[in-house]
Amino acid sequence: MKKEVALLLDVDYTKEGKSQIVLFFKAKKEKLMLFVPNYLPYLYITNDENPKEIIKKILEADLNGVKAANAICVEKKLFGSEEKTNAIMVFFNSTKELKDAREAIKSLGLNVHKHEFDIPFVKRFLLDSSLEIFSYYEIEYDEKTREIKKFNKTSNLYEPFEIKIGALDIETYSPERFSDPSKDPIIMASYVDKDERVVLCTEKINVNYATKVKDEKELVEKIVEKIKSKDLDLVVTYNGDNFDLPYLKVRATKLKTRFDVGIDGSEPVTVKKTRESATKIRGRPHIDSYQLLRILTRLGVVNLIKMDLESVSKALFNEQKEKIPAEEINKIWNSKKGLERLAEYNLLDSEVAYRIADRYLPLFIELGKLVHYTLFDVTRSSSSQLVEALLSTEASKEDMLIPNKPSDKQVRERIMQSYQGGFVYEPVPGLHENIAVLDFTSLHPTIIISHNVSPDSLNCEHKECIEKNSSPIKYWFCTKKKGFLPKVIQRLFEERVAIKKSLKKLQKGSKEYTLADARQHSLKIILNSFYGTLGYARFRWYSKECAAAVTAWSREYVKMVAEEAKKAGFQILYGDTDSTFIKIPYDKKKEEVLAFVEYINSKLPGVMNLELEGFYRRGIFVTKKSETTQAAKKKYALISEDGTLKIVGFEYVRRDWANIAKETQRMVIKAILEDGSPEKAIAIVKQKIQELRDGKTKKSDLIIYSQIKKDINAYESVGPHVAAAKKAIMQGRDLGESSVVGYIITKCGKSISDKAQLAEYVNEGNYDAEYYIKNQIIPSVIKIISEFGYSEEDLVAGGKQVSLGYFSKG
DNA sequence: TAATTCGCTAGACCGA
DNA sequence: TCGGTCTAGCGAA
Repeated sequence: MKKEVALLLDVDYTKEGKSQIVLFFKAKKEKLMLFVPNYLPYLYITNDENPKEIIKKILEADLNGVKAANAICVEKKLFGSEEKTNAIMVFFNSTKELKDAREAIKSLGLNVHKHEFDIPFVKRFLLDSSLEIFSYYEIEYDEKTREIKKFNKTSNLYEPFEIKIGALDIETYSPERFSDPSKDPIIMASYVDKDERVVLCTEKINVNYATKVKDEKELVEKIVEKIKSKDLDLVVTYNGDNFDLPYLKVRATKLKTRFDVGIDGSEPVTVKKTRESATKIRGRPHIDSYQLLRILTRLGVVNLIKMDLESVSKALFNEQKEKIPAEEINKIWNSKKGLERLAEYNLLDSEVAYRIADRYLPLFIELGKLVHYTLFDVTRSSSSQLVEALLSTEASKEDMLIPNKPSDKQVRERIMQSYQGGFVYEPVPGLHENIAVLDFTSLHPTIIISHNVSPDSLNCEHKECIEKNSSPIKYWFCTKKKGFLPKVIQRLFEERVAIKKSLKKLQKGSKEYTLADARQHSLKIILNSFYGTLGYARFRWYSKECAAAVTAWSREYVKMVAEEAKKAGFQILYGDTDSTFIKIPYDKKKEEVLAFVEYINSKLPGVMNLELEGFYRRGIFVTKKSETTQAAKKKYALISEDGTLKIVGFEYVRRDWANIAKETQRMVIKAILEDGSPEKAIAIVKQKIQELRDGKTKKSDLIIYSQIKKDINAYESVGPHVAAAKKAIMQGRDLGESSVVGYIITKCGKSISDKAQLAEYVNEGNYDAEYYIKNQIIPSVIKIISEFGYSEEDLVAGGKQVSLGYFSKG
């Protein structure tokens, strides 16, 4: 028996024969692969009859050719019920047997309900054991059988292990449209870690980081050797899930070698997901930085226009990086000219992938700990999965059965049912001075906590709850017993408040700070996801009533703040969901705003809290495009007291507008908010229009980005981005669903769509100046400028080229 | 088997 | 050629 302290790196299970959980630990000297004895896949069944008899029948039954390994009776609560009932745990020897048998249980005619039959084995184990990845455990195991006997979480009072991370990237030859691993070789590969940067190639390349290898086989083997000799803990790629790793594996087989980078000498395994794949390496979690960014984009942590490494490098690290398209890679490879460029490109790909992982891993590790997922799973999951995972763990702790997923029919019915969202106040158009913005901190979570919004506390039978805790719509929530969701959310909320407090005492950039910040960030992400998932049709704890009650309360509270502000002598300028914009009259001081906030807080229940978001010198709201009086919601610009511009909703923040228009708009807003000078703004616009007319505007300022959101042939209405994509596809480009296209409106064609071309096919200077003036610059500024009585003519006057055109034709 | 609703706008599409 | 309607995408919260 051996005892030591080790860090839990990963969890997996054996796929052959009996399913057994495998724990991958990082110990002081080596990696450990340990088996968990006596833990089998299982599901629950409930019914009203005598459990003993059911157990007997289940154990005797032939379930689709499978015999249950065991069945025992336990006590469990059904969700929403307080009392425990008998539930039968039915064990199977393997996950495959469980899958085969679960359908057959129904056909036994026993009138039973199945529960928790679709929880993946590893996730099941993690929520039962409460193990957390990247936590340290005192473990005890048998060195011969490799079975783990004990694990206890340790206190963190010792030097943590260094986690070894390495990133790799390959370049492939593609004489045809796509690279085909069954025939097209890997021509180059790069590897980057904390202290090494290297490019491997069969050709000699004149850069100090390149190493020549004898052939492709050696190239693959060198990569394997890097990963093994360094004994990497994490392997990072950029889209390695779908490309690099599967490609390497196929090439290795082709070349009669093995890409055996798993700690047990296994090759990566690719599992098909709905749309894409995920590739696993045993014992060395594979981090696909592309997947990290996709999740972070969905969560709104980062805002990326395009997801290719060049755009990402610029957006995240402000570093320009050259893009070498596939055709050019082939050219370079055929001619062997420009290999240095290709090497640098290849190296930077690994480097950017590495840096993305380095920056965001702390957050994903904390998320993984919080919801009891492996790093592999947490870096490939959706917000609803994270919430579900967290609630599943909590349910398990309370001996509560996890609700089943809804059927397709239920999902369809749920989708049909919509509910009312937040309240948006129609702004007062025009320029305003002395503005204060108030908003509710974590509005939705705090409503859930303060009003005990939960499916299991909905419409209880107590009369006084109806009186005391009715939402503005017909639902009410129990005041006597805390609901499941509020209980969980409150715990997370309180932990976050405490961490945020402790953060103030820590040094920014220190290890402790990074860790605590990642923890509070992970809590924030989960907290903000609860409300949305309540209304998500596939959610196990779905409750449209709860979602609708939350928003009903939100409307009530935000309107209450506006009413009270009016009473207190402030003018309401705007408000959206959780915010209220008020104008401070000249006879009022800032302190009065703070006093007002305090007054509101004294009236708010529970943990609900209104805060001052900030004071602003000036702000502008504009009327809607097609209106002269009605103001546009979700669009405004503010300038703070230190001169910082805050531009919200305007074209400036939208990727589907050309830079030239966005930049012009920003300058116009700045001229107006900073200097209060519409004249200056007009001069700027005129200048930009002139540049466009003179053909001086750079290509990069003309690109409009838009996403292809469905099958390219499924469009009923073919807009410019679809038209441009279709043309590019005809020319052999690989553009599928979800790719972002950057296009330019050129001089050639009739309709706008005719004129749209993918930016990379357009020459400098080939643009439709009139389009960019009429459809980009003018619409982006006209509404702002018209607030000061100016019109379109004032923008083009002097710039009107009628006379010039007339004479030149002359 | 990708968290919600609210809101703005462009440009295609279609019929007069 | 026009004006109204609809599809589509993106952003705010």
